[in-house]
Amino acid sequence: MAVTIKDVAKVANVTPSTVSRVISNSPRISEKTKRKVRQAMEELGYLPNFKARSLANRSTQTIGLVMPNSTDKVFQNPFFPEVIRGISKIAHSMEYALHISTGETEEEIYEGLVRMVQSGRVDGVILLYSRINDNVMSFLEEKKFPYTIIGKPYLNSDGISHVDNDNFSAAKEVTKYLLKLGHKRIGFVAGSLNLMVTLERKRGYESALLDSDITINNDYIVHEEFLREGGQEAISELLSLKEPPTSLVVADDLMAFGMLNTLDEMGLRVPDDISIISFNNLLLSEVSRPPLTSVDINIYNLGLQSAKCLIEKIKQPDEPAKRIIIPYKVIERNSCKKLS
Amino acid sequence: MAVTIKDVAKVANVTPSTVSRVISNSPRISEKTKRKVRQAMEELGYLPNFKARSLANRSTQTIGLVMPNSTDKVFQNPFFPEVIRGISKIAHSMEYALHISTGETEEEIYEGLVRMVQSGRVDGVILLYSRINDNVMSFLEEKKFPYTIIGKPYLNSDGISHVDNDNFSAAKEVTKYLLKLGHKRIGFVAGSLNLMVTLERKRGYESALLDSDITINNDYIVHEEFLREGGQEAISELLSLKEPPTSLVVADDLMAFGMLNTLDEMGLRVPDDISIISFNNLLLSEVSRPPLTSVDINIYNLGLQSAKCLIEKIKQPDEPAKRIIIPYKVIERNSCKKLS
DNA sequence: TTGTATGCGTTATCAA
DNA sequence: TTGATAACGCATACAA
Repeated sequence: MAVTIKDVAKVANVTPSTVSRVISNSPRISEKTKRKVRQAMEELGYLPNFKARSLANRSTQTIGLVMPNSTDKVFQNPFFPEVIRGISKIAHSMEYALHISTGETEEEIYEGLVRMVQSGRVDGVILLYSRINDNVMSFLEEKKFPYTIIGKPYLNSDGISHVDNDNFSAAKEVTKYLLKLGHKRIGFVAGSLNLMVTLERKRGYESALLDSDITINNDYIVHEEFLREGGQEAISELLSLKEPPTSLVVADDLMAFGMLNTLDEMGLRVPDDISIISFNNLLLSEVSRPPLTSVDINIYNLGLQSAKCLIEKIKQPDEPAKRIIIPYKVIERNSCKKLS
Repeated sequence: MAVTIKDVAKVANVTPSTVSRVISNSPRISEKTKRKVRQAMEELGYLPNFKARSLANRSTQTIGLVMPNSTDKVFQNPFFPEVIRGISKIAHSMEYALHISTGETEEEIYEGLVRMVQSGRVDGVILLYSRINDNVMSFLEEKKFPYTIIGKPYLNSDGISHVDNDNFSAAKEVTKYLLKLGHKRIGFVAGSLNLMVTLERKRGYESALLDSDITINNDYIVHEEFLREGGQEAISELLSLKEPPTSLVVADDLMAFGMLNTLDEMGLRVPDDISIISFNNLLLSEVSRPPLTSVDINIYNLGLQSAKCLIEKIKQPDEPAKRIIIPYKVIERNSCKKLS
């Protein structure tokens, strides 16, 4: 059996309660006993038992992470390691641990979350995605359980603490960028329409076009998941139009990357035949051919802030919801070209 | 306060102990009371309190995951999401939760692990990497704490439960494959020499050469991390030799992918000017230009088996250590060419 | 088949 | 400034 608070008490010649007070560094204990007790702890290699502690404490010092469907392609996106890196940085410094929950279906994810919350495994939760009609969110909301969301909440975005980029503006900006380069036929390629990111970026794209009095052509908008087979068709279809787009706004580097391949197979060169601009600025966008012009959304910081925000929420549940917008930055590389 | 076992007991008109027995589905409780109790649980939406349960139980039903240095480039490798997907599949089905621990330095990782183990947060641990002289492993070993390792242990590999590929043979096989295509000047590109994977693959590479009476040329072996700036030089150096290699064994798709870019910049075409074969068979290798011939190491299964193995270990600590070798498979694509 | 009593390792309340 | 004692919510040995 591991060493307990009683053992320490015995060695230090005090009662367990005193040891407990030393652990929490209570000010009403003499420096002398503190030293004595600490030495005993050192000597025995004592570490407080987490289970007992959180039982008495009603706090677990752990944060739950809800990931999207693990069989989904987005799961493979380096976005997640990076955002977790940010979260973990803060968590670590605030002595919180990380508890991860995922599943193969939305049902599984939901049940996983419920168990994790109901059984008191975590003090708060970070949703690593935002989608519409998410029952995970409804549950948290109803339970009034502390949580933060990375992305823009579908509803009631003022009442829910979240960390996000201004994806609308970002998409609008890059679309304008293409317009300025002389492109008029601009396509939009993205993933699931259930995700708020997709919706926001699409809105931005459309808004830029409207501002330039260009009518939105639904043939130019593609929503396939197409890193694999399926999507290639959607893309080749897009490019086989009588008037194919001369440039594309792609909602993710990973997708953009898949496109490069598809385009290559079709004999189209980037940026000579077609320009591409994308999002996230993953390592990938740097080492691809050509290097991609991409919007850096500062993923690491997204994670950092979401953790900070959640921990504050846990400690002060009654504070009003916070919205934190992480600035983005367009990184110009060589995937866009002026239309002559 | 949430609903407890007492509430259920009251509603069902039994004592808490009876409820407890129903929870663990004890055979010595009548079907009738079981029904009665279960209905009460249902009614109240009761879920056992995790902290109390694991305190009384001395088990947490959670698995600790130790990741490598989060600032390291390998962290970005899609290997991790995929292996976690496998782990999580089993964990979920066996009612285990996942606890993740990482850090920015080896020191942090070590301390994180110690706390997680000592404070009793987890029942067992999976190391998601294997490197030489790992104090994390020494600690686990000394504590006789249940753990499994993904990769080959540096020492005492018979005494430590692990799940691995036969990386030696795999590397040997692909090197032979290149030899058979007529290549004699074959380079080897890999990451850190602290990682067992790297060492094993290198051994395989060398063994194949020796079998063909080709002397090992250290100029042909590169160990840089070179997805970013630094490494490109190492590569161009390699290719600027008087007698540059005509083909490369690259220890990871991500690296191979970075190479494609570097090579392109140098005006070298794959596979016409130089052949490349790599490992892991990530999505990436499929959508790169050209698609990469790569060794599928079945990452998902690696995760699956490691979790299975650990849970068995947790339940039967005295069983001898297991070694599980996951078969690999060479996936031929278009990055290798016969030397004419 | 069920109930009673006790313990799991802490923290917190109340005394001293 | 410290000690005794009762929670925290559940599991289990022992009784009945």
